[in-house]
This record gives sequence, structure tokens and C-alpha cells, in this order.
Amino acid sequence: MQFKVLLVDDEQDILDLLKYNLEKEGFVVETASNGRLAVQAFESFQPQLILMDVMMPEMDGMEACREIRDLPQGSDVIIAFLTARNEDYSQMAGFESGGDDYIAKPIKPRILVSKVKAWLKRWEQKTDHIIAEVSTGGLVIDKEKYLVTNNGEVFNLPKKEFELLALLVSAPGRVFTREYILNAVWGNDVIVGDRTIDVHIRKLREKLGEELFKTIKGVGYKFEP
Amino acid sequence: MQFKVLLVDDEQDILDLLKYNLEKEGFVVETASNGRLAVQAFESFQPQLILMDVMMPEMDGMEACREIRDLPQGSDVIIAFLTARNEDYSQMAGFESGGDDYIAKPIKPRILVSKVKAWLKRWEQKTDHIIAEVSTGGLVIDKEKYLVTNNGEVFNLPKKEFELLALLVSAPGRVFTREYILNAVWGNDVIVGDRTIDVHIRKLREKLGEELFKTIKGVGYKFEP
DNA sequence: CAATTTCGTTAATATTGCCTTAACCCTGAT
DNA sequence: ATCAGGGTTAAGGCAATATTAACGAAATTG
Repeated sequence: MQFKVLLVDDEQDILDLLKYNLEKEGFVVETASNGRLAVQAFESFQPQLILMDVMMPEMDGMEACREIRDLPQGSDVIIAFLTARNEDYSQMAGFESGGDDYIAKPIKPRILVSKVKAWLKRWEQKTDHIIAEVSTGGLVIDKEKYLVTNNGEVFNLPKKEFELLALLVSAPGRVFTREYILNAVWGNDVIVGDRTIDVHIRKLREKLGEELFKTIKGVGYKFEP
Repeated sequence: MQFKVLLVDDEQDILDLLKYNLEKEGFVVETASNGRLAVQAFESFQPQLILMDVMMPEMDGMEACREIRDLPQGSDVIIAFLTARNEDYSQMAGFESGGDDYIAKPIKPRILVSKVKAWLKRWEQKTDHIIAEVSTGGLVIDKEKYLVTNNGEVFNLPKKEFELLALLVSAPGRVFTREYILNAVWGNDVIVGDRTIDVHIRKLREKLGEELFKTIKGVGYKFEP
């Protein structure tokens, strides 16, 4: 898969440096020099990742972020900000209004490349992606923030419970076999007994509602709103 | 509002050029020809923005930057460096000495003006500097003055503690992973052990209240009023 | 510029709470 | 009734986190 990265900064030097390093790694790169152009470039280029300076003339990074997020295709792209370290985190309120992450200036090419790879890897996993929103009951799962909201009530589930829940909710109504669950949540190599799954299901039922998790005897479990 | 800009460079030509272009846009401009004079000019002129060459006789830009930052009124001003193209070293050192941004020489007047406008726009945002006010406990964070007020009690937190707090408070309820925290507070390249975060969390809990900072085992921390 | 204080980090030790399991219970099918 | 598959509960291990103290570095002070 060809990954497309959009770079946005008002300084040509930085654009050149970053572009060179990313293209060397095989990414397809386009650039824009301010927020307004970035929004346009996003629409035509449709990148998976946008790397954007916060401060720019014309339209700053956060403004552009908001506009892109408002576009119909704008919800899937990962937006990361370039910022000076120790810069105002309030400006980074970006993550509330749609920014995913950021990287501190000055940027070391090696660090940049590894972070970009991590971001794109994350993007790849976006089929059972971040937000599973189930209309009946208003259950919302945010993998990035490790948050689960059920009818407005916020839960902080332990890791395994969270992962199990995320798996089941990723395909409501689908039955997951015990074997499949073990592979997905615990990994191929870890060996745990069958009761372990039961216990975790129990905890989820306790916290989120008995009726949401249905047992299919001899097969596995499924989530149903 | 009248915006005041202090230009610092040892070349009169450059001072004249920049001054002309900025005054044309309605900014109030003063100039200084080296770092030492810049510090003096800053104290009397009290500009919102300083545009300063890195390399100058008497006292260079970074030294001047540090001195200005040390002044009581020196934390609010935005300091931007003028640097030669591709001068990586000065960029980095500039950030470390407290510079906010930089602009590359040769300077194009149009670019300059738009950047100055962006900087001053940011300055305006900074001045309603009370950034996070959490109603449920009267926690107020003033990022410019490095002050934290909790129920009327004023704290002067050390840098790292303050930054960690600012990060967590920037999105109450959101869980921040340890990795994310390290990137945000310590930077991409600095390597510190995991216990370091714990210790800082501990200090915040001591000072502001045990219950405000919740641990999500295996994941990270979150702030909750 | 030495003396002193404060900050950031780590090492060492204690503690917590998640994960797992063992033991036992329940249910429905044969 | 027996059995298979799952449910439930509590307890213990153990990895993750908490805590404390101590050290060097930086900042501050006299």
C-alpha cells in the first residue's frame, strides 16, 4: 500500500527536509505552505496522514485541523502537529478538536520517520477502528483515549477487559469463538485457561449491563446492543 | 491595540528594511544593534515581539534571549530568531535558550509581515492566559506565569511538574499513556525511566490532592476534577 | 564563587490491583 | 441422572505502580 503524507509548514526548508526523508522511506509526499492550502491539498490528495505546523500565516494549524475534520472524508485522516516543545498545551487543545498527536521541534529525521511509520501502522488498523458507536444504548469506545462511555457514564476498564470489549463491539452481532478471542486479545503464544474469558465477560457484564453480552453455547460470545 | 516589535540585528540595512515594512502595516517598531542593547530596549520599550538575529557582536541572540527570559516581564514576549538557511544548529540552540520560533534569511517582506501577524495573533491568545479552569475544584492554571491556584491556594510548581499537570488538565478525563506523556513533557529524544513519571505524579498528588490524578494500570494516567 | 537550596532522576523497596486459576455451582441436553 | 459447557467467586501470584530516600546538577543565595 502506498501511503500518502501531507506536509504543512510555511518554511520551505522544513518542507524540503521532511519531504526528502519521508520519500526516501517510500512515502508519497505532498506539501502545502499554509492552512488554507492544506485544506485544499487534503481534498485532492486524500492523504492518510497530515503533519502540520501549528503556527502559520493565512490559517493556522488548528484552524485547518478543524476544517479538515469537518469535511466528509476528514474523519479518518491522522493529524499530527509540529510544535516547539513546552509550547502551550492549550493550543494543543487540538486533541480535543481533532488532533491526534504531535511531534516536538526540532525534528530529528530518524525520529520523524519512526513516528510516521507508527502513525501509519495505526491508520492501517482502522477497520475495527477507534470509535465503535452503538446506537442502541449509546456505547462509545475510544481506543486512543482508553475510554468507554455507556449512556453518558464513563468507565475506565482495565487493559484486558477493554481489549475484549473493543473486539466484541467491533462487530456487533457477530459471534466470536473462544479461540478467536484468545488469539486477538491474549495473542497466539500466551496460554490461558478457558475460564479466564468467562471471568472477563463477567466483569464486562457487571459494569456495562448483563444483557449486552450474549453467550452462544459451544461457539463463543457476541455483543448485541 | 498597538503592537510593538523590537528588531535586533547588527546590519543597519536589514533593520531599515524590516522596520519600513512593519511600520507600513501599522506596527510600532524599535531597533537595537546588538544583544546588550536589545535587553535594555526590551526593558524600556516592552514589546510583544522580538525579532532577533542569532549572530551579533557584543552579545549574541541566544544569550540576549536567555537574559530577557530571566527578566520578570520576560516570559510573555515572543522571541523569534533570524537565521541563515539550513542553519540547523542555531535552530536547535535557539529553542533551548527560550526562543519561540525563527524565520530564515533572506527575508521576504511579505512572508515576514504574515509571520509577524501570526505571532502577534498568538500573543493575543496568550494574554487571556488562564488556560485551564476546572470548575469542580477551582483549579486554575496560568501557563505564562507558571502559577497554579487550587481553591485559592497558590502553588509555584517546578517546570516538569507544571508541564505534566498542564498536559493532564488540558483534557480532563482523557487517559494519557506513559509513552504519550514522555513525548509531550520530556520530548521525543530524551530518555528517562518510567519511575520518573510516577514520582512527578506523586508530587502533584501531594500538592493538589490525591484524588485528582487517577492511575489506569497498564495504560497511563488521567486527571479528573 | 562558595554555600545553600531546589529540581530531576534513579535506585531500592513496598504496595497495589489486574489477571489467572481453582474449586464449585448452574443449566440444559441426552 | 449424568455430563458437557459455561457461570461464579475468591484467593494468590506477579507485574505494574507507589513511595521514599539519596544523589548530582542546576539554580539561587550570601
